[in-house]
Amino acid sequence: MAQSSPFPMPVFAGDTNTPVPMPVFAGDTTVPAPAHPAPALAPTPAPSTPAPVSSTPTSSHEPSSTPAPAPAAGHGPTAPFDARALEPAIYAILSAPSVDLSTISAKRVRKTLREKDAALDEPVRAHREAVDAVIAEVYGRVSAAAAATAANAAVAAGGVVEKKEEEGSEVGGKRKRGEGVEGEGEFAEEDGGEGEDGEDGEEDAEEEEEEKPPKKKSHKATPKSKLEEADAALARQLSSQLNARSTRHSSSRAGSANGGAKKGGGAAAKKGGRAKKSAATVDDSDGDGDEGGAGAGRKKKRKGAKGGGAKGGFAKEYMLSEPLSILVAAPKMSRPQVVSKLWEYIKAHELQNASNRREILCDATMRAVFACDKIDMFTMNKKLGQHLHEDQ
DNA sequence: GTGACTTGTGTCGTGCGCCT
DNA sequence: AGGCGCACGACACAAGTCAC
Repeated sequence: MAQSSPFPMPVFAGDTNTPVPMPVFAGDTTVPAPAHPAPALAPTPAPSTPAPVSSTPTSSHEPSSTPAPAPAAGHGPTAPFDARALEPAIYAILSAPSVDLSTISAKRVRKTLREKDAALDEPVRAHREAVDAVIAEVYGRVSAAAAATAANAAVAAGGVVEKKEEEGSEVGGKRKRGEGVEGEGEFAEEDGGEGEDGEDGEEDAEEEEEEKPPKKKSHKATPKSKLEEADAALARQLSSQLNARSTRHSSSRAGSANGGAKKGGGAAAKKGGRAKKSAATVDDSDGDGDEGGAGAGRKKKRKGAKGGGAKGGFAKEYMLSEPLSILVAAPKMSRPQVVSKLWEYIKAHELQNASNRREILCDATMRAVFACDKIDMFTMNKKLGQHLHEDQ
């Protein structure tokens, strides 16, 4: 799991004005000083043969820093294709903050290459294997550097991470694994690694755009302490990153190789569940049609699903512990019902503390349940869980 | 009207592998 | 190469109550 930790980016972050030892390509006359802050491990410098870099950026997408390798353009259609010439571009792709080394694939890199420069489309297709080889090589270097950098980053992490925390939580908190995974690199990116030189401006903008829309926080949560939210979000992110990396890898591989169903149910069970969901989704989109706001739509679905009869969430009934069942006079109830009964009991016996009505003074019966003389109403809710057991 | 507190489930988003 | 299916994490929401 060397890749589990991130990119060489942290180097950028603190090192934005470090001269970039990017290879300068012959014929690369217009490309300005390589703006891309090359990480410690710059791509193995210049291919022996001058990189066939197009002197004119092929697209606005093209990061000025990555010497747009355009073999076709540089060498002409007949020139022999030199996959090595793509190294800088590949390096740029692999070391991009938005790239997760643990999940990136050669296929994606090739795709990105072609997207970035249409001129590469043909050569990359035609020389896929050669390109893959170069990708693999570059990947090795990048991931090795990432691993090495990770150590340093971890040390300096304290402050940096905190900063990232803030930014991350601002962006919206969480959602999307992509974001979570990328998160590790984000701070570097935002810190100016790329932002400074303006390269990738368009891409950055796109990323931001992508991040905004999906965000949609619960109205409930908003008012909460933002700090807490941020902390929680970060915690989730971190844990998910860890989980995602480990599970995703093992599962996807196991899935293909062994058909290993991680979730335990087995393929059939999974399929069943999956199909169910798909159907629901389809139904919904078909039925409601509009679906302007995901939130509203979701709510609708929710209700519909619930109406279906399935007892989940709060509607789920639990077996009550003995003392609690005595207290509420029932052996089995849903959580809300228990809460209701509890309050019924509390009021009937006037167990609320007069000076602090949030506090409940336990009588013998309640003491048997909560094991204390007085208890806060919220704590009561917490402890309630200890007395609810799976039905069966 | 809102916050606090609980947990299970449905839905969504994302990415990979397989298949055509 | 592109499309599709699957797996999985994250999120939103559901009921009940009281205090503020």
